Formats: sequence, structure tokens, C-alpha cells
Amino acid sequence: MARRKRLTEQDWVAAGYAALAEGGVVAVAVEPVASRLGATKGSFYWHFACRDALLGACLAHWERTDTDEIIALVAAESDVSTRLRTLLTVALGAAHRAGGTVELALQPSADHPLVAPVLRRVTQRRLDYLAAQFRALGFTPDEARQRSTLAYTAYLGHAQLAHATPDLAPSGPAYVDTVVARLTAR
Amino acid sequence: MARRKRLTEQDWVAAGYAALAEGGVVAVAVEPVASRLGATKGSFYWHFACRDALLGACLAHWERTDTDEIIALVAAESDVSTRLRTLLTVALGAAHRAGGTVELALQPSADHPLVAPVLRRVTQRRLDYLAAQFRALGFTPDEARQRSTLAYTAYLGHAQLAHATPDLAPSGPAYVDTVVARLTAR
DNA sequence: CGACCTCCGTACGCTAGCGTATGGACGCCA
DNA sequence: TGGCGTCCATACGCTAGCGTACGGAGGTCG
Repeated sequence: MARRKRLTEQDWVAAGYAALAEGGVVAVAVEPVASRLGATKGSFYWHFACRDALLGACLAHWERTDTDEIIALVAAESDVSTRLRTLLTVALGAAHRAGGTVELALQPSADHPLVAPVLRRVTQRRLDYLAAQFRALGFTPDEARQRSTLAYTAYLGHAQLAHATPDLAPSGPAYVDTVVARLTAR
Repeated sequence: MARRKRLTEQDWVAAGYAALAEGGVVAVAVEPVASRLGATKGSFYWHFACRDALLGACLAHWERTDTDEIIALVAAESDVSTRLRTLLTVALGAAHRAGGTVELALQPSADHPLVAPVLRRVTQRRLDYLAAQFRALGFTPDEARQRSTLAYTAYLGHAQLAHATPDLAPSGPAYVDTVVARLTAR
């Protein structure tokens, strides 16, 4: 960790994001993140006004990478069925990614003034996108909304299981098959 | 909060449990909980050796009330189908209860030495009980395990939604019907 | 009534983290 | 080479929380 390079704002966001994934909002603390980079507070307060500025940047980074990019990735697929399957494969296999962990790390701070709006936008966006897939499969809007909610809660719960008790969490294409089958059956 | 009564260990556990549900493991702090009771640290350290002792007692309380008692409640029902429906109704309607919130509050501290074993026991116990229900419905052990996992992740995810973005979370018997239908369909 | 035991408040030292002030190292450019 | 702007380390005060020491209040029982 004996860095001698000059640090950029990006470096701080990356380190803060890692801390966020590991220890939640409370872990996005100036001095711990600084030592993670082999730097001190002196460097931090040159790049950021305060601790909340870093937290906000980390949340923005999460919102960008963990929703927009995933949707963009999946949207490249033309067929609806395989699009849904790809989405679930990525989502249910994302346990080891940082994103799924951040989701959980934000929970105890869901009412935090910086966290709440981000969490709401992300959830809304994902649910809308999922519902659109189910409508494209021929389900009524109501039915699509119910099934997409079930799909999303299954994703959230799986991330939670995979993080808290990895050995009890399902994995592999077999489980994805089950979930897809349950969600798309008439 | 101007209490003048003598406090018992139970009082401290109850207050600590409330703090745990609201702010997670980090909120189970001696002085904040003390002021919640209108008392001071002097009282606390009479009843408990250290902060971790309170945290452990709160976790034990959660494990007892939020798994054993629920299972006992549901097990009174003789019919398998209605037992499963009752279970899901309680679970999916439990957003406002403290228990579902504690579940989430433990996530960022899932690797905490006091939290991890409790979390594992609770998860294992619930999954086992769920799987037994699906087997009783006539599913093969493998199928039962897959469906119970889906059921449990749906519960976890729903609790997460209900806590973080309540307006986006489904509620009411209609959603329970959907979930039961998806889970029990052949 | 007095001795004792239970329970609790106050005061203290210690650590971690926030934010500020200040000086210095380093690169760039004339 | 000297000057200047950029980036960072050090030192400081402040607050919150942990754990300890000690004294005192209030019941209880002989």
C-alpha cells in the first residue's frame, strides 16, 4: 500500500466504493479509506469538501455501473426470452460482484438523505425494465408487474443469501432454470 | 423518557433490539441505548459485562422470537397448503414488524463473529422448514429445495423492498396469491 | 434503626473519526 | 534556476462511544 503516485478523485471513489461494499455506509470514512490508499486525510480534503461528498460520489458510481450498464448490456439481446434469462443469469450470479453487495450495504441506511433517493431511482428503474420484459412476453400489465416484483425480490433475496450465508445460497444454471420456469409459466 | 424505575436485563435487551432494528449492529451502542431508556452507562455495566454481551443477547432474542415462534405459530395448522399460505402471509406482511428489519440490519455485519453463526442457524432452520412443506406437497427433495430457496429469497427481497422503498413494495393478499401460485404450480 | 446489598449516576481516561490549518514536496515553465 | 501552482503529510481541536472507578440512593432485613 506504499503508494507514491498522485491520487485522483477517481481513485478515492474507487476506494470508497470498495469500502461501501464491504462495510456499508459507515465504512465510507475518511481516514480508513485514506489508509486503504496509503494516503492521509490531507489528500482527501483537497479532492473533496467533506465526507458526504465522497459518499455521494460512491452512490452515483453505483447507480451508474450497476443499473445503466447492466441494462445496456442485456438490451443488446434481441429475443425477449433469452434477454430475461441473460438478465437473471447475470443477476443471480452477481453475488461475488461488488454491486450486489452494495445493495445490501445500503439497507441499514435506507433512510439516509443521500442514500434514499438513489435507492429509489435504482429500484424503480429496475422494476420498470423487468415489467417491460414480462409485458413483451405477452402478460397483462398487472400480471407483468406482479411477476417482475417477484423476480426482483428473488434477486434481492438471493444477493442477501449469497452474501450472508454463501453455502446456503443456490448457484449455477440449474437454479436459474428453476426461477425462469417459475416466473414465465402461464 | 424520564424513567425512575429500576431496569432489568430484559429492558436493556428490548431497547437494544429496537436499536438493532432501526440502525443495525452499529446502533447497538451503550450510551445511545442508555439514553433511550433514560439511564446511563452506570446502569448498563451493572447488568452486562460489555457491549458485545448486549449485542449477543439481542441476537439471541431475534433468533428466538423471529424463527421459533413463527414456526410454532404456523405449525399449529394441520393442512399443508394453508400452512404454506399462512406462512407466506405472515412473512410477506411482516415488513412493519421489527423482525424483518433486523434481518436487513444484520447484513452489513454478516461476517461479524457474533452475527454470522446466528444468521446461519436461522437461515438453515427456515430453509429446512420450508423444504419440508414442499416435500409434504408432493415435490421431490430436489424440487422442494429449489422452490423453498426461491420462496425464501422472495421473502428476503420483499422485506428489503418494504423497508427501503415501501411505496414500490407489493402488499395485500393479491401478491401473496401470486407468489403462492408461482411457487406451487407444477 | 442501622448495616448491607442492589442498582445507578458521575467523572475519568482512552480511541476513532471529522474537519481545519499550515508547511512542505514535487512538477512545470519561463 | 527561480517561481508558482498542485497535491499531500502532519499536527491540532472537537465529538462520540467504550470501559472503569467510585460514591450515593434506596430498599431490606436483622
